[in-house]
Amino acid sequence: MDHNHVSFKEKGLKKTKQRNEIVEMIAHAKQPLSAEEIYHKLIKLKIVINLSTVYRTIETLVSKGVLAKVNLDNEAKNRYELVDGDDHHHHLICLSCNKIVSIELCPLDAFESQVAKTYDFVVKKHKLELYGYCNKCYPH
Amino acid sequence: MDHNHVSFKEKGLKKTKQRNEIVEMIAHAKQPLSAEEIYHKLIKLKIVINLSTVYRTIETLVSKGVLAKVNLDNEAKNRYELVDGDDHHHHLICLSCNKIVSIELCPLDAFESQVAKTYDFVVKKHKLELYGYCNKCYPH
DNA sequence: ATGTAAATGCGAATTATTCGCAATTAAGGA
DNA sequence: TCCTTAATTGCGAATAATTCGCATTTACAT
Repeated sequence: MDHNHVSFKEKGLKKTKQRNEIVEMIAHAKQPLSAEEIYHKLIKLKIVINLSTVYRTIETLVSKGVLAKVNLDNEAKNRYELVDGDDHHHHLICLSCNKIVSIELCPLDAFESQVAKTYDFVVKKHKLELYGYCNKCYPH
Repeated sequence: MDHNHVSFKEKGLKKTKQRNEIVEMIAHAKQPLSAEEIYHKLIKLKIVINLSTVYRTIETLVSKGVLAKVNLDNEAKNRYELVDGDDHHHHLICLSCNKIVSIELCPLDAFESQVAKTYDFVVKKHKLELYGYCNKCYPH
């Protein structure tokens, strides 16, 4: 599966080697990646890039809705993943091996309306993470 | 309302002025506070304390289950709030004024069982945040 | 082909947090 | 109460993650 269908032009962005590589890297990852991880994986692939560029590119792509930030409780750095159209998903995080698994299930539609009414608050998005133990790590 | 009922002794911790002040500060705050905020508010109250001590105390109290870390999407620093027994709650975060409101509602009990079964994952805790606009800021 | 704004590289700066170590202090027992 | 000692604190330096300033390079519209 190729992800060059992310149209930089439509977003008002120039198409550059670095942006392409970063998007490809994130698109093919099994888990959300941190800036450092992206940088090191690219360097290992002999792709010339600068860490600042990785950070700046990520920032740009998040602001354009191409990437989403994933900030987990158990580590300081941010991770990033590809946004899939209007879809959204959540994560299971294993407290032992730190594996991150995406889940499509989401029980929050009705809840958002309830909150909107109860708290007079317009909900735009939500973040849900479940922490616990994957089958390889439990019991631990 | 006083919060000296947090028993340091039961947790195997010495009762110190600094710990008391930090817990009191967090207990009386309307919102989760960051380490810097706690530090500056204490300094303003003429309470002698060191920023490292604030960080260390927070860390200790989180590990003892007295405090909970709150890490929001829209800022880099961590915030902390008092844990209320076995209760848990979630947050509404206004994307305009950054106000943080706690909500008691939680729709995730059934969902956790469903996830546990579907993904063979033992859920220990979850984090849910709703981002949007409070009544003062909407529409914006 | 060329001009120009956008993007990149690079190193320094910033922000949030942690660490090492010496000085201080809480708390239990003599 | 005084002593002992381990826990706690203060302080400055170190680290980790991220951002910034500025000079150079590059994509792309004309």
